[in-house]
Amino acid sequence: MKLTPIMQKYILHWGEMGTRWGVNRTVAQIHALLYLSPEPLHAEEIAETLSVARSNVSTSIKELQSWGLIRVSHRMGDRRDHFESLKNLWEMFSVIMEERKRREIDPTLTMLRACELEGSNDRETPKEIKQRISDVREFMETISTYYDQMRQVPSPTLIKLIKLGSKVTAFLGKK
Amino acid sequence: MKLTPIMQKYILHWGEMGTRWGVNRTVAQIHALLYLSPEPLHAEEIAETLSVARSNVSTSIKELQSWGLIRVSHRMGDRRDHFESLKNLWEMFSVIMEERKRREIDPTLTMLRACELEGSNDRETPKEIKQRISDVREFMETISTYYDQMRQVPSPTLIKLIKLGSKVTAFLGKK
DNA sequence: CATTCTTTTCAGTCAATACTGAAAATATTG
DNA sequence: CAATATTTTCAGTATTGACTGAAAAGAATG
Repeated sequence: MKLTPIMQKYILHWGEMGTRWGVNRTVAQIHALLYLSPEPLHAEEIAETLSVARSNVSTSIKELQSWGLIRVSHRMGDRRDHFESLKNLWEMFSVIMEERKRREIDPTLTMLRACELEGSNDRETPKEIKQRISDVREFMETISTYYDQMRQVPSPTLIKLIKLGSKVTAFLGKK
Repeated sequence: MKLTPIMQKYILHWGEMGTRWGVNRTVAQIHALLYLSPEPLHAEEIAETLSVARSNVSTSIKELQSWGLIRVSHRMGDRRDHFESLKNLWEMFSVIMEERKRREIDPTLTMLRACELEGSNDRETPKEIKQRISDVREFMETISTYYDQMRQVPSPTLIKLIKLGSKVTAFLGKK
């Protein structure tokens, strides 16, 4: 696929940001490319367009699929897998939130619960410190619910609610 | 500072997760240590407790300060800087949200606006693709407002609102 | 079932980033 | 201002993770 300068700029930037968002450059670039592309692309074409190894595309595609951000599709008379990105941005956001929670929050909650459990028959650790750990556990559980809610509530509605909420609390006097 | 097994577990895990959250291991470990510690610690003590180089602590401390997550304090008759972490988790969350926005969202918005601008006198890029870029720009602006709101609304209130919101929309019939 | 097409795997290389230790800079004390 | 304490910088090294190319595995075709 031929990239115009604007498309290049978009894709390269997405790649750079990807590293900050916790995915590697190629994965983010492929995602950007598929998001922009009007038609599904096959791996070979992706590799050529982005000048990366075919094998690298294969791995990155797997990664994007594990996030649920891209889908396979096929064309008549063409055996190759073609890939297309979700195009709905709210859906994309929801998928990413869920996955981030699963990768970033859930394992920590598990660890925190384990710490609390061990804490019950440990005389070494000061109560104060155990309390801090419990605070974090409680906090992360709340955040976790939060993530779920953000995905479930139809999102434009959610935005309105939040804006409304901030007005309400402003009115009631900031606390 | 002597670490009990529970504290070790907590700190080591935090360090591992840090890498997923976009900060390096040492930075995350120091933050965890300071969060747990009942008193402010000086750099030397941090280095010993975590078995890392003194210089590494220096760099990491700077990083944590740039996030606004730790503060310097002093003790009578001790020239060394001591450091303590924010202890209020909502405040910590708010600080992190703001910084993430600044680092992850703002630069992308700048790039997207630049793409739109260039797009206005570019006949090469199909309209459809330009539209996609504009969609992302609009979306990220919304998300950005969203971040701001989340920080401004007193957070326990926010949670209630969101939970309430999801009930309301459920009642009105999911859309 | 041999051939061709396509995808995946993997050992080795490369690049980015974290970390160390020593030296330099800065600050405090008498 | 010399001596000491403390922090920062930085060149070099180590570690981690990304990427490549070649080979293997898997699928479809005639």
